[in-house]
Amino acid sequence: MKPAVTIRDVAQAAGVSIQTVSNVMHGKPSVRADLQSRVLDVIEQLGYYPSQAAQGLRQRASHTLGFLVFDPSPRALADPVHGEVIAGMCDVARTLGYNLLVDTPLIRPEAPAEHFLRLFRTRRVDAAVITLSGRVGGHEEVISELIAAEILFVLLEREIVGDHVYCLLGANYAGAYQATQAMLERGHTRIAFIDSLQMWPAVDQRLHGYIGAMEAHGLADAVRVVSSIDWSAEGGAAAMRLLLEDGALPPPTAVLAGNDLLAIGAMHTIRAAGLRIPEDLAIIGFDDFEFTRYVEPTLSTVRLPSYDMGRQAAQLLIQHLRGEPATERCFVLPTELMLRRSI
Amino acid sequence: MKPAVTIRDVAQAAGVSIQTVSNVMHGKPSVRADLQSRVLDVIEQLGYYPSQAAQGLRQRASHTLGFLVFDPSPRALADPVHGEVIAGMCDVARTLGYNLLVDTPLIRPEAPAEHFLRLFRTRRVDAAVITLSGRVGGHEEVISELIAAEILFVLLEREIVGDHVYCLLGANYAGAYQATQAMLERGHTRIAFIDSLQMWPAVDQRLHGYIGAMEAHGLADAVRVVSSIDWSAEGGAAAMRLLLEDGALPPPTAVLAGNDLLAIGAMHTIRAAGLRIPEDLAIIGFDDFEFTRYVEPTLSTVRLPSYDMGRQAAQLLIQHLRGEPATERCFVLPTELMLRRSI
DNA sequence: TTGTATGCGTTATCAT
DNA sequence: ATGATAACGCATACAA
Repeated sequence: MKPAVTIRDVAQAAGVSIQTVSNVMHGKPSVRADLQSRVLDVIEQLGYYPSQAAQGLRQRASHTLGFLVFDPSPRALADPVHGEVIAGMCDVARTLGYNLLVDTPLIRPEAPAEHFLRLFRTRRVDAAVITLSGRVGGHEEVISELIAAEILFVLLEREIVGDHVYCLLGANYAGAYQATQAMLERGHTRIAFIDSLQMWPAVDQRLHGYIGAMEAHGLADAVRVVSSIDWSAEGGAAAMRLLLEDGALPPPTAVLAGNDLLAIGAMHTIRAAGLRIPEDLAIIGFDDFEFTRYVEPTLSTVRLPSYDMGRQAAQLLIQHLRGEPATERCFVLPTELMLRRSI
Repeated sequence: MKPAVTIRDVAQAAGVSIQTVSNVMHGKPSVRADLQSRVLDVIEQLGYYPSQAAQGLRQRASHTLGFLVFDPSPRALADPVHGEVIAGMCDVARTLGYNLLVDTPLIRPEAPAEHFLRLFRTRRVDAAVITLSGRVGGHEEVISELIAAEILFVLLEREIVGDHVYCLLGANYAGAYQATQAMLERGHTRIAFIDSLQMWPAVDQRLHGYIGAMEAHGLADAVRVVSSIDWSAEGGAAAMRLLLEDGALPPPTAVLAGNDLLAIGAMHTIRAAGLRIPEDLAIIGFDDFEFTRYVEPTLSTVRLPSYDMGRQAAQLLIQHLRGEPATERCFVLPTELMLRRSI
């Protein structure tokens, strides 16, 4: 790579002092008009771009936002939800003069937050969006260590309080409530919920949203929950089998699944049992995975506002960095019930 | 955020010079053992992490890799293919001491490479992986400007030669060839290819792989290509309709689609026409989108090694930066034929 | 072996 | 209004 053009080169070529170039770059009004245009010309001609490394060193800010996802699975960043968050963050970060650093820190039991802190310390990341998925230990330790380090961050899908901490949640409760209500309105009363043995806070909210809607319609006794062993389609298929083959209870006429993968597995079981969707058994998923639009019948689902989360998270952080912290610390973003043909 | 611990703080607390701390950090052998351990203790205790901003300023290297995707669609980074590349890059970058910056530069006709260069100039990104998707003008200009700027980068899915340029391609030709051959081996002779009016180099290779396989089996005359208006499922459905309702020719017994979205649309048309998959009409897609595993029947497809591409790209760049440039400049990574039930 | 001085590119604080 | 100088945190060449 060619040696970079420095502010000194510009000053020399324009025959002015370094300071004057700096003033021009920052649009200071105290620059003579003729010098101003001369400097501007040289900048254009030489292709001068100020080094953010040097700027950051000076003003103790890297103008970099981090997106840190802890997920034990190897290709976590390829998860579509994370992709949308990244896209959202990237969009607003760029328009506000920030850049986006992504990483997947490890969590070692001896020093849970070490990798997170390293990014803040060595890379001088100004703030970060953090998402902790999976049901592995150490999450709480990481969070408290980060808070203790007085680091500015947004935590996704997990409630938390702290001085430099925001949290952004999808309306998991409301979304599940709304989905359940849509089923109730269609006359269903035997509505089941499929979740997983590996729960995390967001899913717990979904479960309670379902229960809340059932109770609100006087169907507290009809609440029926079955847990898949994991978050796979196979797990959903097995859970659905349990619901259909339960000797004691009649099968449900509608099912809300903890996520779309569970739902798609359940759909296979339903079809394999010779039942029609949605006539015999209606189903709604969660997350709005891409495939929901392409399966047969298309799967209704509750869409999480991941892209908007990314946008709002970045906005919150940058505004805070600029000295305008939001008054609220915790935001719940609305979900969207995507009604397709499975209900 | 708390004020960062500097090398000076460590030196002071340990009662040694700054230089000694630096030597300890870099594992220089010329440090007295007792000082070494004392410094190490203080570093641990104070939680000292060297600032990469300062290091980079000094040694003219940011230890940062960029992933720059130009894509006119708004949420390009959420594309699963890009997600996999990011995941791959991130994995090897971290193990080699680098970090990953992602961005979606704009291409303005007046200054096509401006946003790309800005990242190299202001952020001092050491090298980047670049992918130019969509069929919008300006790609060639961007590439030649980047080459002229003597920037180190890997271009994905596009052939190119240049001094500081690598390119990584999926084996699009071979993949299509192999998929077509799989159909030929099953006795099909009337095999059609669905592509799109918006072509790009990688898809052109797929088309030629199909044609190559047909010719190799003496079926050059049976080559039949129909173009969708875009890369959507709807476009694929319309293209398939054209194939089925063509008065002059009998419908194909097998179809290779330019990507999975086209394939899924075609599948809808096939089913709507009362034909069975794969008995009446076999189909293979391209890209291995997640939904291919969940549609009915599951869709066979040609999987691109996106994750491996990300890994190898990062490795190539970092090795080059370390003064060990690879002898090859262009690499073709093998695709994988995912045989499922649609064939 | 250890400490001192200088420079990386920039901005802020002073004088002019 | 403009120009010189110091400082940001670190590494390197040098001197001790």
